[in-house]
Amino acid sequence: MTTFAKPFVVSPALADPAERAARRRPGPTRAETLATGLAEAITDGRLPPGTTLEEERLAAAHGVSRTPVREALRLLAATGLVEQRPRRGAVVARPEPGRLAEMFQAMAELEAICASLCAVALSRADKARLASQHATMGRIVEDGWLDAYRDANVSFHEAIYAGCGNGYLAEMADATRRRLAPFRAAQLGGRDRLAASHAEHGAIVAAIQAGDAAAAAAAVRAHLAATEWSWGVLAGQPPIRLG
Amino acid sequence: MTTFAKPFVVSPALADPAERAARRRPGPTRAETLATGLAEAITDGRLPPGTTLEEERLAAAHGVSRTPVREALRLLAATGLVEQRPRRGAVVARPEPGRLAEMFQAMAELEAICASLCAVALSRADKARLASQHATMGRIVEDGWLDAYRDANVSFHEAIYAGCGNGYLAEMADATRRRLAPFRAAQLGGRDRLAASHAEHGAIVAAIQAGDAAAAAAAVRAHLAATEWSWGVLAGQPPIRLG
DNA sequence: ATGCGGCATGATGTATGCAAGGTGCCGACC
DNA sequence: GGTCGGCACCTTGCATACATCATGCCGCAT
Repeated sequence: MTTFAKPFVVSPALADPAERAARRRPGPTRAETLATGLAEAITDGRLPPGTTLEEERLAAAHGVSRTPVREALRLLAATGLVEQRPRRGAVVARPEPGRLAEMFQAMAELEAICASLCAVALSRADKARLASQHATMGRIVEDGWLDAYRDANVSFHEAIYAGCGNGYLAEMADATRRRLAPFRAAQLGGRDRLAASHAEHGAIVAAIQAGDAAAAAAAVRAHLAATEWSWGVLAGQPPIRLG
Repeated sequence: MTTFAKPFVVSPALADPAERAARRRPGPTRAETLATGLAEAITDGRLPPGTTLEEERLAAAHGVSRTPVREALRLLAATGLVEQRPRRGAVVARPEPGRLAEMFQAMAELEAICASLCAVALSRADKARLASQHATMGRIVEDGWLDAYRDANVSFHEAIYAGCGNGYLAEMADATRRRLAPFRAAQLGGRDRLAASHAEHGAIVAAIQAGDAAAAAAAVRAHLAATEWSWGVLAGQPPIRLG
């Protein structure tokens, strides 16, 4: 767990102006706007898993035609946040329990890799930044401020993703976390769990600061194994209609 | 590298008839057919990276209207195989070299995890099956049959993905491999590389059969580190028009 | 009463038309 | 001669209309 395929650079970066221009991204289309909005609504819990997403209704609600709605749904379907059954419409994804378990395990492994890479790749300054972020969360725990901790928690984990120095890996981890978000909304329930979570974060940070990749991976697995129990109860809820 | 978040089951599987019916997937739509066809063409190398994909041309070529073409392109864009620039059309994805390196590293790590899981999760019978698959490839190497080895190689790696017992992880690994396929088309060039590849596979199989997760992961990383040099040459090729 | 088959309904899948934005070319100006 | 500005063409984005299929109800036969 200490050696990785090195992230070397293969050929000179394509930096000529034509290439730059060709990669420029003009303003987002309605479909993309819709997709990001719906994605947020799903991860936030405003659109619970199982909610049916009727094209016409969504189109009317957002003042557009069905075409961009369809494209947004396609986009989200490919992301995994919604499930499209041909000719039977789309619903907010509600993976079977077994698949949820797989996703959770995958997230743990992805995050373990990211933490390992952080341990060996992060600069001293960045490690210090991570530690200070962790310290801030400690103060939030002392205040018992649940909502703030939830947000800070996401930031903390995203910092680990981003810090691994591999954007592709970070995106996969982040996507997985987002797909699991609807099923974790009710967690971090008790104050003791809050403190425990923070302590586990501490172990991760310590391992990263020490540059110990294996310990970082183990700490991440322990952390996620400790939280996994809490989302199972939501797995079997019935479909809910979009009002 | 020896403990994992366990893939336990959270609640009884949703097996009631209504649920089953609701998850049934009727026949594929034109958009999906197109998407799979284009995806194959891209990974096969028939549509090289940088190829511009004009909607109307594709529509005419496949005898459909622009609408399903657009949806197929959206689907592929979310998969990462094509890149969509709003109002500027779609092209077959041509990641920058740095991103290719990231993807390759990510694939190595994903595959390392899969191999580790194989080592601890695969049944004795399945391990034997994997070994026999490997033995078959040995015969192909002796014959120097390049094309057959290429196909068998894909099957071998997919067997490792599938064998890890985590479908989600397997899908991510497979998707990453497919996205990298266009940039690896010209590899496995020499006969010596063929034999070396087979030997590296042997190390992986041996570690899996021994149940040694750490060794399996290391063997996978070594294998992929040995092949990575060969695809860089394709990274900087210019855009190609679809004829 | 129960099961089955046909039909109405309403959704999605597809095609087409229109409008807006981008690209490339050409000419004028410096 | 080089560069900037305007224009025409082409492609994409979006809206609308039609075709197709899943679903649920209702009536009929058993």
